[in-house]
Amino acid sequence: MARAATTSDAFNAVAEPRRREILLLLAGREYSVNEIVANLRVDQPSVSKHLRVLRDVGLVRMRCNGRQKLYQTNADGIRPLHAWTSEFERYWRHQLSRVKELAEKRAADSASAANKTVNPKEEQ
Amino acid sequence: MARAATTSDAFNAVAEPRRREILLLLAGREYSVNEIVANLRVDQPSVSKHLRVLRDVGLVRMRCNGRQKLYQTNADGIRPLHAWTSEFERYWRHQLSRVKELAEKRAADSASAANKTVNPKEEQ
DNA sequence: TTGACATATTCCCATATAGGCATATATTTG
DNA sequence: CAAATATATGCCTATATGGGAATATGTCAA
Repeated sequence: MARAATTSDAFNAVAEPRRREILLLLAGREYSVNEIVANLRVDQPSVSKHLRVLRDVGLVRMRCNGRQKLYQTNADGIRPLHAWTSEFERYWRHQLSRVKELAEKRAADSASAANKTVNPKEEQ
Repeated sequence: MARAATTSDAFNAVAEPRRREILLLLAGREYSVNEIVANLRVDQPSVSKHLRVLRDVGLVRMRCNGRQKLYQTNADGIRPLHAWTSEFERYWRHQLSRVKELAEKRAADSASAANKTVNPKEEQ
């Protein structure tokens, strides 16, 4: 099987950096396609294609206004990602302290080892 | 150009649902590869490959213990995703109220239109 | 109608998957 | 050493991508 489609969910859609830029830009207010093009300096077809993906997964809303179409981020579509990442919120405190601990330990080790031998490069 | 590699950053790595499962599982404590296999019911080579991706982007730490290798989520690697999604936090309140507003408006419209004509299927 | 403007789609291509399967590489134990 | 255990990697294929260029579709204005 190949990789899941970018349109399969918000996680996949958001993996593309330009789409993240677009979403940030469109978070505050509506933008026409050409305004997006001007702001992000990407060619118009590219923007349209990214918008298509974002629309398919419900991350942007679209509204017609004469010959232009106005897009805006649907922030609600980001909530699942936020919720998922929040699951780890309580862990990074612990890990940070563990990392600090480890750094201190390493510093101590290398200090005491300095007059004995050189530290081998560590795997991970 | 093709899609960015899954190993290019945390966003791409996390786009794969099974990798998200793995990260959640490994968040609390260390697991050996076979324990992951048993818990997630995925074949071992698949798990190893996912772990490889997660290691490459720094989302898991690995430690050797005899013939097994113990993996644990590095929650700190999730923070960029959390930070990015948080940018939209203040918007989804507004949008929610707007959606509610719209739903109410639609309800009212269809109520008044009920004895006139049928609502056409709406684009988006 | 014709032309100008705004946006979307199509075609082509290099690239990277994820899954299934076989196999290689440790590491421990007898 | 050999056998067993634990994990990683290699190979194959169907599938989807993002960028670039060209072009189609849609809408307004004269």
